[in-house]
Amino acid sequence: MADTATILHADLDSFYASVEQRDDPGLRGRPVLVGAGVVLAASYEAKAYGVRTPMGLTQARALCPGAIVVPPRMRAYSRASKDVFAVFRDTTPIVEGISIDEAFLEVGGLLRIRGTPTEIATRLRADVRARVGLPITVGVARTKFLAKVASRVGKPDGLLVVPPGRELAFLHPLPVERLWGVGPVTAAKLRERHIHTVGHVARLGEAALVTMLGAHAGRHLHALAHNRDPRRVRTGQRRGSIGAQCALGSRPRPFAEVEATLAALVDRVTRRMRAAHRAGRTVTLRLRFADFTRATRSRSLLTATLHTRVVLQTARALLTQARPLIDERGLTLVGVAVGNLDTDGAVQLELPFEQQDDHGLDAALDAVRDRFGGTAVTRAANLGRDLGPSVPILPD
DNA sequence: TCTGGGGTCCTAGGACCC
DNA sequence: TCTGGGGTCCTAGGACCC
Repeated sequence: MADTATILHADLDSFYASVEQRDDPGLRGRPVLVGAGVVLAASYEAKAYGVRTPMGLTQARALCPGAIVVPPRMRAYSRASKDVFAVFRDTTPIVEGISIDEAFLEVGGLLRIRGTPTEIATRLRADVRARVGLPITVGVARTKFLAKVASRVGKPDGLLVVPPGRELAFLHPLPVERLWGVGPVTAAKLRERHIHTVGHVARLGEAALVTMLGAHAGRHLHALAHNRDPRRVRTGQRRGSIGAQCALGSRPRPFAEVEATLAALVDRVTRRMRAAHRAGRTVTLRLRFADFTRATRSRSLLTATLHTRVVLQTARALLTQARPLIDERGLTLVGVAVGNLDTDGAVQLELPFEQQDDHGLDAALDAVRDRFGGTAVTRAANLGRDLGPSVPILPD
């Protein structure tokens, strides 16, 4: 591992609430909740009263009676996110987005052009403030995991650099919940055994953790507790599924109404898929019931699709399959997602060896367009593989 | 305290193939 | 006759993240 901390984790503070305060001066300095049933984001003025996400709005108002509640404006947040990512990419070409409001940036190798990681991080924060008008916290460390921990500890509106010599001293006093991948269930298992800090986890030994949590989670936690995280910052990550869901409330709904909701959700999902030029092969129906249990039903198609009709047919069949469960437990949420995006929906073309060149491939691509009417035929040819070139296509 | 709307990754059994 | 090892894919559930 390099002996310099060059990974930045940049994380916007109370993102949705900050956008609201930016766009409405009347909200600045005041407790703001962005909410739709639950709190999606709370400004730091509201967090001071103990408001957290996701907390019911009723409870949040009780904790913070002076709070101003505003409905979410997803378009404004999406716009602001694009603007912030533009600043990221002006800082370094190696940017890995992880959500609407956070990203990793690799700034090693920029020393001569842009200065030290600390200088770059300082300027990045100033640029985001100047160009987009939002507060952002940056953590700097040698590993992704530690950079993320650092930004969390550095909040709000801060910069926290963890120098290589200070890593374990910084990490070990923190509560186990700070480890990436430790949620309520794992934290409870650890606390049962009186393990409260990252330092405790580090001293535990891998075998004991594996016994406690399973092979993967055990090894993962053990590595993180010693700040071992070999993952590089990767560009060009594409998501693997696109979905939408809708909470129905606790009132029982007629089955026909659920079917209508499902159709609207499928429409939303397939519109987004077409806008993103992504086709998918696996349709998943998500359900949540009155007792808060959940279930999923899924089906994989032979080829990838982005047709509303095909996805809806599949989703309806899955809903019918789950009908007994719905009648028994009472449905409170329905969702649909399409996964396996552009992975196995490829058409395999087997070209004779003597046609495995650019000319032969172009002719084959034309044939695919003629036959399937693809609008976004791309080449992903693996010349030289014995199966021949593989050419993913998106049907109309 | 009674819970939104996105996502990711892992596990595990069964079908199926060589 | 009744059996090995290795692999992929599908489905369902669960934990976790923002």
